[in-house]
Amino acid sequence: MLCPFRQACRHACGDSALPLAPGRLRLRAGDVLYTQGRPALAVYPVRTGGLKQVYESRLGWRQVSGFYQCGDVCGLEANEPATHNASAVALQDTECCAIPIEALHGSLADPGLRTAILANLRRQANRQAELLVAIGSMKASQRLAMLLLDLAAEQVRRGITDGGLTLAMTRNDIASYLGLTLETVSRLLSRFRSVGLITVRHRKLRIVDPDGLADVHADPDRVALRESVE
Amino acid sequence: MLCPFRQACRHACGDSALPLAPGRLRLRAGDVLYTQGRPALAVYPVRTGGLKQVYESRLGWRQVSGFYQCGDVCGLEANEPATHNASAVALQDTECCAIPIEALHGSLADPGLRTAILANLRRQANRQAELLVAIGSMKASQRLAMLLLDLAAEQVRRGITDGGLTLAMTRNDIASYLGLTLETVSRLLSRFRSVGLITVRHRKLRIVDPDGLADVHADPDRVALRESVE
DNA sequence: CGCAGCTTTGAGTGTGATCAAATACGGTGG
DNA sequence: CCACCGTATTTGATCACACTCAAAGCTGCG
Repeated sequence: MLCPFRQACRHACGDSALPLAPGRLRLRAGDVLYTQGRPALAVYPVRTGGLKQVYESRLGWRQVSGFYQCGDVCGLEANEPATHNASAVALQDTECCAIPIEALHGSLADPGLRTAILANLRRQANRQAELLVAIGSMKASQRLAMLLLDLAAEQVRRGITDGGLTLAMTRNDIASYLGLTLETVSRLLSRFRSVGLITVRHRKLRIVDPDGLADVHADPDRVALRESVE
Repeated sequence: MLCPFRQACRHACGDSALPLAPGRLRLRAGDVLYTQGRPALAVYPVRTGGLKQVYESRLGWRQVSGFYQCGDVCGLEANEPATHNASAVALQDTECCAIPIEALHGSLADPGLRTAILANLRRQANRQAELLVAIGSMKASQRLAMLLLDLAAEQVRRGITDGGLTLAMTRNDIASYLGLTLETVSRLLSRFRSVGLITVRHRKLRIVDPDGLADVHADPDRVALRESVE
């Protein structure tokens, strides 16, 4: 059995983001911000765009383990001795800052920055744990509903509340993240649409019925119920 | 659909381990060392026995997210503001130390202790990531083989190399940890035994063919192959 | 315009969940 | 010491969910 995450990572000329350039970094879709196993030299707050975190296991199985958007800080997953234990790959045109870790140690004195960093760390840890439970014991429809609600909550956190969002990632990325196949994700999105929970067209998605999605997240049979009602 | 992890946690008179007793703590099977959501007051290196880490998601789904044995440090999963984001429950009679976090900050000056703590952190983070990939995209037999190899490696790390190990956790705990059902775990153990990879009797387990297990970890079809060969 | 990658949809299959029952074990009290 | 009970484990039969294989459509880019 091959690794189900089939998408090859396009490494842009080594690590395209030369790590120590001060200030902003500009990435294009597919560019690698940093690579698992390499020394961690900086952390990267995201200004615009989006990235995926990709973990590669000892046996070479790759899986998307997180998504980064504006306001998230990439590179915090590194552990001592300072080595990244996941890679970050841009999903679209992306800009981020680079804060060298020496500078980071100083910045942590600033209470505002510190709480921001810690909040990021906690959010990522919680998401990781929730993801584990989701993949470990929830049905496919529940997992997808969870992701959509998470993405929507992110939007709200940064002030956009109209329920419309643009998926930066492919179906394959979503599938890998949720421990599913891309076909299943595609089918479920269609099903959610057909029962009136969302509208989707390619990467444009709108959550029509957040409460309904929350119901599905809590109990996957709700989708079937809605189907018969509709 | 109910939470598939059906086992109730027996809370021993609140948090039975009064957190600030200096030195050793003594727990019996089922006792709760600390509870998710409560303030993190200390970290707990394990001296003898074993514990499980249990995470409860926002919707109340419980899942075993790790196992602690002698040499592991419980409580490091806490994040600022200092709150445990998982619970720890003893699997058997267990002794551990309690290092209050104020004392911890001092101890980190000691290079030996610091590297020990950091090594623990890294090991736990890696295991978490490997587990995510395993649950997300590996077959049941691969996941179980992975766990058995991990447990065996732990034994080796502490000097016992005869391949015999005692499972402190129930089949249900294993199943929850691997994102399976207890029936599947039981069946797989029987299958592994019938093809000569291991011997099992209740909690006593011996790895007969480590290379064979590694093969199964890499490719689940190997079990079937061995079946026909045998 | 043509190609490559992403997405959708369909049909069939298999793994692991579910439901169910029998057995073995460990602790407790008579 | 033995009988008993609750819990853990094993094993069987059946079924559904999600995977696999396959083909066609859509999109964007060169």
